[in-house]
Amino acid sequence: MYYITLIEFLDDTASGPSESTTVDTRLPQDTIEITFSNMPVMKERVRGTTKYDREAALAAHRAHLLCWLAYWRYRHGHISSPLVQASSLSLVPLELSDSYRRALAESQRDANLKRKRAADDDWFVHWLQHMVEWWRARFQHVIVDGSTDWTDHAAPETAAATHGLNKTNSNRGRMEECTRLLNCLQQNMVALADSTLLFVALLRMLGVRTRFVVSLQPMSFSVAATKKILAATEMQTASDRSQKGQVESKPTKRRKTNKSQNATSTKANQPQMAWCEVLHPTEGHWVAVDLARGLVNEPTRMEEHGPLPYVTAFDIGRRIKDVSRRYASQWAAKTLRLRPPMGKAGRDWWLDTLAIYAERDPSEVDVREDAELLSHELSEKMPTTVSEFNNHPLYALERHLKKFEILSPREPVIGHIRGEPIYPRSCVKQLHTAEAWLKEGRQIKKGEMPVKEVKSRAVTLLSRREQVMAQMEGYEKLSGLYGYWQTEPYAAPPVVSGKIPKNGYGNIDLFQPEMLPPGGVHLPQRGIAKIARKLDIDYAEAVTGFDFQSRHCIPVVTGIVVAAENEALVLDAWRAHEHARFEKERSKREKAALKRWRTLLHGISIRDRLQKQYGEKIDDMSVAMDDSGDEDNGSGSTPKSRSLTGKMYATNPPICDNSSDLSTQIQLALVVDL
DNA sequence: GTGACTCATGAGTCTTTGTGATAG
DNA sequence: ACTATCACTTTGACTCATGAGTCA
Repeated sequence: MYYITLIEFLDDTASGPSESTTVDTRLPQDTIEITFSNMPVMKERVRGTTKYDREAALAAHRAHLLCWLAYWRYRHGHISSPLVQASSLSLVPLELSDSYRRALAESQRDANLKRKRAADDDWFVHWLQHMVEWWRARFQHVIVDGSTDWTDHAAPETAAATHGLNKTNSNRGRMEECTRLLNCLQQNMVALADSTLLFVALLRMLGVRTRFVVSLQPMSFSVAATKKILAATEMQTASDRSQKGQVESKPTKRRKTNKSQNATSTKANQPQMAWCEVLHPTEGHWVAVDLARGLVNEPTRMEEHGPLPYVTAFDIGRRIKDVSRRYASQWAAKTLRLRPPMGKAGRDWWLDTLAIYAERDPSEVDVREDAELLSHELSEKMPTTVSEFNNHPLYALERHLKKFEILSPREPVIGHIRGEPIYPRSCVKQLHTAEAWLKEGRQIKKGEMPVKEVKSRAVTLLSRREQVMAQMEGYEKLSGLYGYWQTEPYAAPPVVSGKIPKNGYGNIDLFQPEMLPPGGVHLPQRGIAKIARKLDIDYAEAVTGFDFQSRHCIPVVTGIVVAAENEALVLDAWRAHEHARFEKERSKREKAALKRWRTLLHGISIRDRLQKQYGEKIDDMSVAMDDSGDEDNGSGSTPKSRSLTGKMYATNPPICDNSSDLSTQIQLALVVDL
């Protein structure tokens, strides 16, 4: 025997000249040593994104989003405390609260005058501006935890600990949080989130419907982004660990991060901005109020610090609403793409999640707001790059059309990008082959020609053969595609005097229930075709789909179609046949059971006779036989039982000591078995 | 820094009606 | 003689989305 040792050498350029190195000096004498020089170093193949990676990133994104939602819902809940509301109201200067009441009364008195006023002259916006000025003069917004100048956007778990979310006694935590908010009112410097929450409480006390609005910024659902965050976190953890090990006692300084790390952290953890929305008491629309910058009614400026994919408004009660569209300048082209794509059924997970917090009985204000958000979405400005047009819900470019799509009609052209015409998305139509339409219960109208031809796929042996033949003859086999407007509901030829219309294969297409011919009835029962054949009734096997096996397309047959007048006859015969079949099977089982019991009884009587005749001698013999048998099969059943009754005992061994008891048990067992 | 483009990869979609041997 | 079942070549070619890299 020879031992072969493979010794790898590093690349010459990397590790200098090749040098043999003995791996194990204790190798046997007859060793063959094979040396590879300049062995190419195989580059590790970059692993692509797997389904698991995507699902994990999506789950993390959703979980993170839900954590933020729960966190802000919890904090928003505290401003409904009467103590917090009363304390915040006590701060308002009398002239501000009075001016609101006066202006409101005046505007309600003179509704016509109100309509004539320009937006700049809006009394409510003016009043809000005064309120914001006063508030900003009263409180100074501070940076919390050195994280941002917007709000304390620490991770939910850290923030939860800070605000008492993890208290075992929730009431105690709530009390502490309320006390903390009350303390904020006594101070001049507060965090922006606290300031906004208190401002919301104050306006509500003045009788103005106000929402607390926050831009939730969860981690990205993109796999690449998630991997970057994980890598950055690992690096940070390792760095923290090494620092901790080296200088345990030194006060920690802010770590200097490199450029890439900074970029990652910024992208992964955008600041969570907080502001409020105030309902205009006479106009009925929502006015955005940003305390941080003193902005009133300037929703477009909220996006200046980056896109806002999840702008969530917390209203009185438990109502929560997604109002992102109000603040997105390019909702479909940019902002919406920061959310995971919708499911196959077109369901939006986030909107479904918020549905439980929606107003059950929408008011006029809610209906108006929905209409306004939709109109804002539809009037979105056109994208400026080619890639933004891809899968855009409003616009389309011809280059992004899919194989089974077409532009119809090719007008109107609503613009150009790099010389390419831009069409409304409504011009993009889905196409199918005639067979695919038939599967949906539609047929091509007479005289319609395919609007597009695509290279057909050769799946079955037959189609593959046809494709090869076509290639040899110098042309390509194409499939014609048709649009919905070229189709009509499938009209099956009717059943005439009991004759079922059949296709070229001798059966009937029944991909949809509507494809049933008039005068026909579908009987999906298994084995019913045989009955119809015996009765000499005309029928056709119903093809409900196709199965693909071993490069063959196999039609899936589900029962038959017969004339309606024959339905009862066929069904009665089928029921009679099924009954007879059941009885036959029962009789067969009964016979088999009786046969096995007969064998058992016969065996027992032989055993009894031998016992009486030879006494203990037979026991010794059987024990000896069983011992040898054990080695053969090694099963756990009782050796004595097996030697007498074989298979029967293995499944149902009767326990008995004398023959009279045994016969009683057998009689009982027979009754049960039958 | 941004967008267009190319390439690699993995997941999902589309395809769309046998035949001969053998056992019962 | 007729009927049911099974194995064959134990789908696979293609589209699309996504991410990485390069270039202008």
